[in-house]
Amino acid sequence: MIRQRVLASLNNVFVKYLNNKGICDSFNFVLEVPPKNIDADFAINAAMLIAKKLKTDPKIIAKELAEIILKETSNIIEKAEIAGNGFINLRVKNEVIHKTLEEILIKKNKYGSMPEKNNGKKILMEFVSANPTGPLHIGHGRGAAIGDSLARILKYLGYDVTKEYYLNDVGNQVLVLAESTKIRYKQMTGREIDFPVNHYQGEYIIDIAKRLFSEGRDINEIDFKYETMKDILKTIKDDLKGFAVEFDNWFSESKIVTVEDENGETKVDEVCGYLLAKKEAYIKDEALWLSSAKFGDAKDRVLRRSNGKYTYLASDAAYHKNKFGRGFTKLINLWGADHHGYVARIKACVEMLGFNREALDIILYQLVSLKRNGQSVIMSTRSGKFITLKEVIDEVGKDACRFFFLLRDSDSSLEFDLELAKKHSSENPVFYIQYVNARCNSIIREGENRKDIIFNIEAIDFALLDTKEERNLIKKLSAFCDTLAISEKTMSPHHFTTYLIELADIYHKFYEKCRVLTDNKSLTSARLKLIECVVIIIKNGLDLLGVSAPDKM
RNA sequence: GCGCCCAUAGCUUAAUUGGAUAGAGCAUUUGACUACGAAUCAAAAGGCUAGAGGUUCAAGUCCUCUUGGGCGCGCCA
Repeated sequence: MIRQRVLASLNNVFVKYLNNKGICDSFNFVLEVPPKNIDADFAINAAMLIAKKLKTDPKIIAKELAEIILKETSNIIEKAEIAGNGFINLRVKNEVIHKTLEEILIKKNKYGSMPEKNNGKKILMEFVSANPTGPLHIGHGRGAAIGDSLARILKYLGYDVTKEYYLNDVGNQVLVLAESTKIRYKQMTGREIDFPVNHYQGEYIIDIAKRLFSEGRDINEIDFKYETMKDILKTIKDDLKGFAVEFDNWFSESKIVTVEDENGETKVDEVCGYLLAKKEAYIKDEALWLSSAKFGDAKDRVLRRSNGKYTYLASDAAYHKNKFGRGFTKLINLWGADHHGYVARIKACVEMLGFNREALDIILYQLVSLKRNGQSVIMSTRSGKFITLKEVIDEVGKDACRFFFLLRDSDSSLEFDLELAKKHSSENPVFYIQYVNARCNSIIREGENRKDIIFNIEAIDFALLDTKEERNLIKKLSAFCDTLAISEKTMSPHHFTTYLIELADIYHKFYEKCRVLTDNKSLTSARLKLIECVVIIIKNGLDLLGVSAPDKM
């Protein structure tokens, strides 16, 4: 938490300085990492920001600030130098750097977590929510990886996160699905029936029909909808489990659409009635329209068709009302970018139902395209031509697969080249990181054979860790907290993949330069503690990504 | 036609959300295993951040336009 500590102390200094100048504005000072050739830990841009406000020369401000910083924060900062352009380069005292190690050793797998900061604020994270009409494909895999990792990060930061899968188990698609199984079943009994092109062509439908056929029940007694959904749901749950993703809650759309209360009303009836009564919806051409255009949508939308049937939007409105009704103060929806046109209307719904639209956060991730033998594969559930998540996991492994999905910012589209993923499986960055963990543990095992090692943290002389490599490594360990902060701010877990790769890189540099097990008892003990910290941070980081960290490889 | 997203080294990409000389990995070239794991390290080479304007002390990042790509525009879900 080096950065946080420095920033907090500097803030006090700057506020005091500004008050003396008669300014009460607050500034967002940025602690930058200086360029490589400058021997400093941080660079701060305060002088430029203040100079702009005062309309004076930043160098004069910088000079004054540097003097005050040295005087007021001498317990933390030992050097404050002015760069030509107005940056102030800061060097942090070694004691502050070394303090990080004690914090990590004490807090272990809770290092950087701040339960008091967010105080159990209730978040509902809805993701994957793939239609239960077939197995998950790799696009769902990306959503699953991002959603699950983000949930882990937010939990780490003290939020009370519930992971939910919204199950679209009503509507025409489910009927077609049941019909698909039934036709396959009939074909199995030897009847000559053509399989309709608009039905689900996938192999998995045949498997379900096979199972039903082998049970030898009468065709009229079989509930094809129930049986098909049961098998597909099991497949989905198993696939997710193999991907280290487990949901807290599976929310069925039928609860909203078909379950009636004592007055014979469903939740959708209720919500639409409410909107109509509040004049947020109106009847036109016998259909019920939502006045969503007034709330940021491109146009008004139909909630109930003239044939009396509700649209998907109506049930989704009811679903979101239900979410808020369960006490969640923040809703996060993770959608594939092909649903982006839907964002404005659901936000409008939320606002019209009397909730804060900012409380609904919709994260879009760009689609995954697939390449096989240099050619793009077009995916469609109904045609049955898609690469399933399970296939990819079986090919490249769970850890590499999750890491791969999390390498990129969700705003960028991801091309998944199967050959490349397979070919590079042994060179994948995830192995590079796991290797650090294995190496460290190997040294720790070796160290356990020695009788002279100091274990008590208070008795360790961390000041002995004074090489450039050690200092850089400790600073990087501390940056775990910065990575948490930026991940929370941007609602994106991909910063951790980058962070861990950089950490592994810095560790290897340390490893080459500094031997851990030496004749020097004090130094050996201190360095053993240092790599113990590396193990803790690597494990914490990989755990947030849902990637395992084996002690031996 | 309208809307959303993207464009960074040969390839895959990062950049603490507006900060200093844009970082990595793969591939290429060169060097390093008789001490803790060579799945590693050291070094070289590779960039007008698609293009043109603008805002700013400061732009890969913000604004406008252009080009190229992905996606979406139903009383479907």
